[in-house]
Amino acid sequence: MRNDEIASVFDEIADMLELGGENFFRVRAYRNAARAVRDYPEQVAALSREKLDEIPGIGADLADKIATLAATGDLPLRAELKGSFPAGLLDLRNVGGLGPKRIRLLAERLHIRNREDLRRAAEAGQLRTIRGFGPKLEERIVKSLVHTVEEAAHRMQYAEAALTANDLIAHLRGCAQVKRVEVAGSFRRRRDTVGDLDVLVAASEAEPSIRRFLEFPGVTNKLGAGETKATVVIGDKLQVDLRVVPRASWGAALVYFTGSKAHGVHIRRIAQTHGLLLNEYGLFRGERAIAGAEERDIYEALGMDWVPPELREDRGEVEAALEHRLPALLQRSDLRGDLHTHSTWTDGRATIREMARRAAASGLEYFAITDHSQRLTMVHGLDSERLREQAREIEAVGAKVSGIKVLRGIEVDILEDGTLDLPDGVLEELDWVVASVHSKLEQETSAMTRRLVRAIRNPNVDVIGHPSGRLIGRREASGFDLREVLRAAHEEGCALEVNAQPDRLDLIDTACMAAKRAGVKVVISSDAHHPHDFAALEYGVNQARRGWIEPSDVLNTRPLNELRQRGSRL
DNA sequence: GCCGTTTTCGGCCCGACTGTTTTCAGTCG
Repeated sequence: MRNDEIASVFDEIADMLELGGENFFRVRAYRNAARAVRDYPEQVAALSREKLDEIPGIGADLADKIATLAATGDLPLRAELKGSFPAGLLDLRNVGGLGPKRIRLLAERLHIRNREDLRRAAEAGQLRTIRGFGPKLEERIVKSLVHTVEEAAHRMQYAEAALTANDLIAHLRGCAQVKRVEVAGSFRRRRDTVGDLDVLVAASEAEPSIRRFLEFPGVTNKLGAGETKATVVIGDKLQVDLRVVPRASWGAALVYFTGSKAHGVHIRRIAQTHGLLLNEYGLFRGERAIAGAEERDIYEALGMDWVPPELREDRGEVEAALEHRLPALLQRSDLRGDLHTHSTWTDGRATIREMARRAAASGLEYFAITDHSQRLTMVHGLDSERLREQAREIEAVGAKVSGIKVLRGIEVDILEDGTLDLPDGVLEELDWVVASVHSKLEQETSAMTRRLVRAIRNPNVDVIGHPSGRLIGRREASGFDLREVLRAAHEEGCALEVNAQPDRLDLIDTACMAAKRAGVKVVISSDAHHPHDFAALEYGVNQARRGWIEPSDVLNTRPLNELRQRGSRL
């Protein structure tokens, strides 16, 4: 069983326990465990008992349950809970305004078992007969029932959200009372997708900033506005929350609203051990604020180094910050080259020359043209002959465009059995070989693992492109045994790509962590199909930073002569 | 159900807002 499957079981149990009115802390233990398993860089099903014990949040009982899940694929507890109430009841958690307590009331008093029952009862005005339910809540529930299905599922890609975020920041800066603005939340942590935007403003007066916020041209729906906060919808689906805080609370509020929730919980617990209280207004000893205006002061007062937002997922960064051993994370400016790009020779939309010019203008020292191989007939993939023709053009461009070295590369298809789409003799002539899976992505885990490992074992392969093949919101990652792939990659000195396209971001953050731990290098690549795609490198850097990647973990931070020294054909 | 520099019991992060109540429970982030 994969980590995400085990995590889902724990989450499901947490939901059901909660609905059953179980001790809140027991519920929370399951949720914590779900998160710990989901984030864990190796498959927990394969871990020994000792290793399982080392995972924070997994104790003796949950270690047992993981073992049972690994062995049988299910848990007696889950089956038992499932039998104890109607299936449709759990789904009501997704209805706004309804939590476990209210759902239980609805089930007990009105015998509501699913959305349909709820809708009927709400429309008949029955809900308000329950003490604690009133007309407003009833109305909210009816409204939410119509919308929740799409709403709950949809997260927006980071790059898309960034467009709105930047416009909004600029707009808010146009208000004289606004001293500082930042988009906090998962956006600031640079997650691959964001559910909503949490905008934080420090202002001398709240009212004008809120008014300014409500006047943002993209606002399509105003969901609420109070004295210090407001919520709107921008465009057709992006919810944006604004919080206005006094300047003296800026740092505390930024920590608080940047999250993650788990990170916040962890550092508030640390504050507690020092006899301090940490909330969004500051860090307090009794009544007295000892920090709050800047994030750094708060972390420092807790004996920690300032934690870059990308790391704030409670994946060990709190401990590392306490021990002053946080990584010096990769930055965009560390990248000297881009080793995965396309041109009009296949499905790129610009010539090699146009790509070279933009690469140079993007501050790169070198880049590789890696067009597709023959198998991808629909994009006119290159066979040996056209590849050699292309070499002549690359040479000609290299002579004409200054300030950039153009490398000859290929993105060669990894065929179903793990062999490559071009003969070794042809690949040997190239400077750089990306090998990628583009077909049969739904292979079984074991077959996909063998396929990738075989490609990695080919000495001509420098890097595996977009290893999981996931497309955010459209295609699941293909299953393979990451540990086995990393072991092979380590043995062969083969790198794994962090594809920077905003809908790929593949490897994901936790896989980056695992690669680093396994001693496998990564390559941050734009996979540019157009000159403006070089800008995407930033997104790849974000994802790598979330995976604790430092410049030395990345091949394309190296100058070209050092890259040549690693024994490749460069 | 987890966990321990107050360590094997007794805690477990924090506050705003809403809607509903006359003092607070539930939800939400």
